[in-house]
Parts: sequence; C-alpha cells; structure tokens
Amino acid sequence: MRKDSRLSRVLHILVHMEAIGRAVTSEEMAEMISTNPVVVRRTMALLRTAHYVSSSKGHHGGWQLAMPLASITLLDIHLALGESSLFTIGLTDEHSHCVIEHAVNAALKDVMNEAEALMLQRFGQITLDQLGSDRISRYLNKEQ
Amino acid sequence: MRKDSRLSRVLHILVHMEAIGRAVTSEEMAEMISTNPVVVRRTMALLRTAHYVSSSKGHHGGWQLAMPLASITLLDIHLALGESSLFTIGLTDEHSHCVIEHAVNAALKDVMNEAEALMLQRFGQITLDQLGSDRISRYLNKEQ
DNA sequence: TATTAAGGTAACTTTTATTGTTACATGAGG
DNA sequence: CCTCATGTAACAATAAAAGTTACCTTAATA
Repeated sequence: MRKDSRLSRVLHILVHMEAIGRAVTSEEMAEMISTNPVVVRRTMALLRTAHYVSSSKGHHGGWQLAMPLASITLLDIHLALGESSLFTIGLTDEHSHCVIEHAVNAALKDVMNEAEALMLQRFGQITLDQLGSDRISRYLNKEQ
Repeated sequence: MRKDSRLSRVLHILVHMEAIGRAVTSEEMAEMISTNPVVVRRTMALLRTAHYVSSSKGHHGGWQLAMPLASITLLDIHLALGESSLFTIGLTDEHSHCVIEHAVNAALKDVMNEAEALMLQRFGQITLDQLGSDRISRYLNKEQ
C-alpha cells in the first residue's frame, strides 16, 4: 500500500528552512526531497493556509517560516496536512444490520482510537526545533 | 488511500463460522462480506497456512475452524494476514546522508513504534470468542 | 463411472489515493 | 518589459487491495 510521505518530507524541508535563514524556492525544496516544484507547492500551500509559512512571488521570492520552529509541533503539521486516517486498517460497512460485523468493527475501532490518541499526544510533545542539528544526536544515538 | 479491510472481513467470517457449526463454502462467505469466492479463498488461504482453519474439496466441502475461537486472538489473525505496516505514514529515504532527514524519520519512527506496540498488545488481549453474540452488547453499549 | 460441488490458482482488470508531470496564468522585481 | 517566482488545472504514473474470469484438481454421489 502506498504510504503518505508528506509529513516526513515537509518536516525535512521546514528544518532546512530555518538553517538557511532566507526565502527558499520550491525548486530548492524539490531537490531536498527529490521531487519537483509542483509537488512542493501543493504541500507547502497547506502549511501556508495554517499560517506556519508564507510565500512570495518574483525575484528573491520563495517560502519563509512565519514563526520559530520551537512554536510548531509535529501535531500542528500533521493536522495542517489534512485529515487522513493514520491507519491502513479499514472497517467494512457492508452489512450494517449484522451484529457480528458491528462487534468486530467496534473492537478494531477501540484499538485504533487508543493508538491514535497516543500518536497525537506524542506528536504534540515534539516541537520542530527538536529536530534541528543541535538535538540530532539525541535521536541518532538511541539504541535501535 | 485504499484501506486493507481483510482483517475486519475475515474476523467477521470467523465469528459466523463458529455460529454455523459446519463446513462453510467460499460462496457462502462471499455473501457475508459482499464479495466473490476467489477473494475469500485468497484471504482464507493465509489463515489455513497458519493452521487456524482447514479446507476440504468436493461435496459438503468448505472451510472449518481448526481450533476454538477462544484460543485465537486478533493478533494471531493480524499476523497470519502478513506483515503490512499498520500506518499510512511513510518515511522518505532519499537522502540517507542528510542528518535532518534522519532526525525527522527517527522521531516519526519512535512514535509509530510505540503506537504499534500498543496496538499489537491490545490485539493480543482480544480473543475471537469475545466478538461472539454473547459479548456483543459489551461493545455496542459502549459510549462512543 | 460420469456428474457435480467444492477448493486452488494464475492472469488480468478495476479502484483509489498519492505522487509525478506538463502547461499556462499571475504577480513582483530589476 | 523581461525574468523569476508562485498558483493551479489537468492529466499520467504508481502501487496495493480488491474484483473478475478462466481453468485445473479433488471428492462425494447419483
């Protein structure tokens, strides 16, 4: 199943942006994540709508952070990308009158809801500056 | 993104099987989940490989449970269906030398690993007989 | 023994969402 | 006014599950 890599990609870009410290073009970003500028604009536009970045046209144009990375969490970015389910597990809805189908789906949904709550809580605890170079060793040196 | 509904569907079938108490044909199962017999055989074959069901050809053939539902957990079935990731979030692997990409992926992977461990633990705690008619009210009456 | 009812499986199509691409319009500097 | 940038529509490529068709094998039974 094809994965949604927008979160991973856009976080990568945002951390680079702060390090660069000037407007960054979609073309430059596209090289960072090995794709083309249109794909970049499509995703970055969602972050602009949520006011995490701004864009400007023309010479010396491009994208800029609208606030420091320390005030943005992974949850903020995840939510800005839109409400896609976090899970590959789908629930059937073919026989809504069947009590067995209901019981199965309720059990699966219980587990998914609990896991989703955990993930959103963890995402909310991680700010983007924690992904910057000064804290990288914290992750790289972890066992695993 | 298209969801994998095999777990939901096959659990539905397994609970019905015990209630029926005889060999059930792929055709009958297909009606239960609104699909066709080939799709059923494809998924059920994975459960047969893991010894949760058996199949027989010819007249009065079909599929039968190889053990009571009380000795099968949701985790058992999930594992029998093969190792597909539980999450729709994908990690990029385009610039493996980039420390920022590493830090981003490590942070996301941490969260996903924790959530996956929680889900597998919960799946392991739920046996299929808990989805039978005698316990259905436990799920249907839950607030949610 | 011939027929029928079942699973086994290969090969192909359909579906659906992300991702990739092309093309063109718009706006801001220089 | 020309160039550099974003904005966006329209379409193609990709990938995995699901759906479908076709044909084979095996077992019961008439």
